[in-house]
Amino acid sequence: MHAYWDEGPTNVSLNAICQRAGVSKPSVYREFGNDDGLTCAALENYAQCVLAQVLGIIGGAGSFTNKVTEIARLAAEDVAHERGCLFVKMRAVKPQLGDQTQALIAEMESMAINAYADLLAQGRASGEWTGTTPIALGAQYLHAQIGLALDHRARGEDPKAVLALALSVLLDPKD
Amino acid sequence: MHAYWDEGPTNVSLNAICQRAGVSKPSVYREFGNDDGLTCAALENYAQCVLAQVLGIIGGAGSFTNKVTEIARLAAEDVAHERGCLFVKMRAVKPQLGDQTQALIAEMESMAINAYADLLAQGRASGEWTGTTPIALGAQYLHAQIGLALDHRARGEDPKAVLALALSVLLDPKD
DNA sequence: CCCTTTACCTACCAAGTGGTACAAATAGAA
DNA sequence: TTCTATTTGTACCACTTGGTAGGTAAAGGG
Repeated sequence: MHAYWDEGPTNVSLNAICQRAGVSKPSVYREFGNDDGLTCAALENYAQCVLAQVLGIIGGAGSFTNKVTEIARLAAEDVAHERGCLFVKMRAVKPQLGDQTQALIAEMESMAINAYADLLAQGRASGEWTGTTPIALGAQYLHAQIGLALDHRARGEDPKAVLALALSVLLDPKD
Repeated sequence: MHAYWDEGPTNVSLNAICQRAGVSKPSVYREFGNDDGLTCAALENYAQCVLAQVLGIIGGAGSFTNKVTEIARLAAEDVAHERGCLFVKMRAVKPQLGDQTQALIAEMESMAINAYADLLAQGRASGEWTGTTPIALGAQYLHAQIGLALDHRARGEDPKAVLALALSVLLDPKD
């Protein structure tokens, strides 16, 4: 996972991973089947380690605005995403990856969109979110902007100001 | 250029390009020096073919709102970017590319940011743009959102609604 | 103690990578 | 026509890729 995360999913060879992990190549094949299985397992592990945080925030306690702010902080400032987000990086090179991994990416994507839709639905139900944007579009928008921020961080930029501006369209409705 | 554009900059080998172009490998090396030189030349050609359009819109006649809308339309709907933007694709895999190409990407990036800053300065000067966002941030924001839309198109999605929502924060100031 | 089963790794494979030495073809001039 | 200068392509190089065959070590049961 760290190899894929640091170097980028397509910049890491199986040979390099074996060397880095101090494991022989046949061992990797026994455990994961092939290249695709290993990548898939790394992404699954990432999901459990990191993406679960986002779902935790959405499902947990706190006001709508706090939740959105907290997710934005996580993406734009938290040290865990200093080198970007493995999911975003994998999605960026999706066509180059194996079938299993592509399917997992698609699944994670719809999970994320659903989570964001939940968040917006919560906000609208509680009256905290007074925006008139359709929930489906808002969820797509949130997902895109968070991904954009993570992309910027992976490139070494600071996405804070741009993300804040992007989210203001949801948080500070003009009408 | 088309090979890089269609397949993705890192999915194309020199051998494949030679075959596609009906040219021998030594000819390519004689003309472009190496891999890096070829990639660089392709990106330069792309800039002249396609990115010049954006500069043309900004430098040309028309109202501020029209220019922004036209650029958004170019990115989100124009058939020229049906498979995304070669510049955006190259930037996404920048660390994998050669030194020349990386330098060219950086140069093009700052040119784009400057162009967007010009556009915003025009709008503010003419009174058409009443937003209070600092011009530097606004330019960064525009660049990011246009890039995001092109990324979405490369993935086969329709970025129109998200882009419109993102740009509304610039075009429809709430105060 | 031996024997079987399981886990493991060295050493290899074919295919493809960027890159080049050198011969063959071509063009131009006499 | 013949000789030269230039262009172009065949055939190779070393290296890396994902993937595997087959031998080796270790563990468990009788």
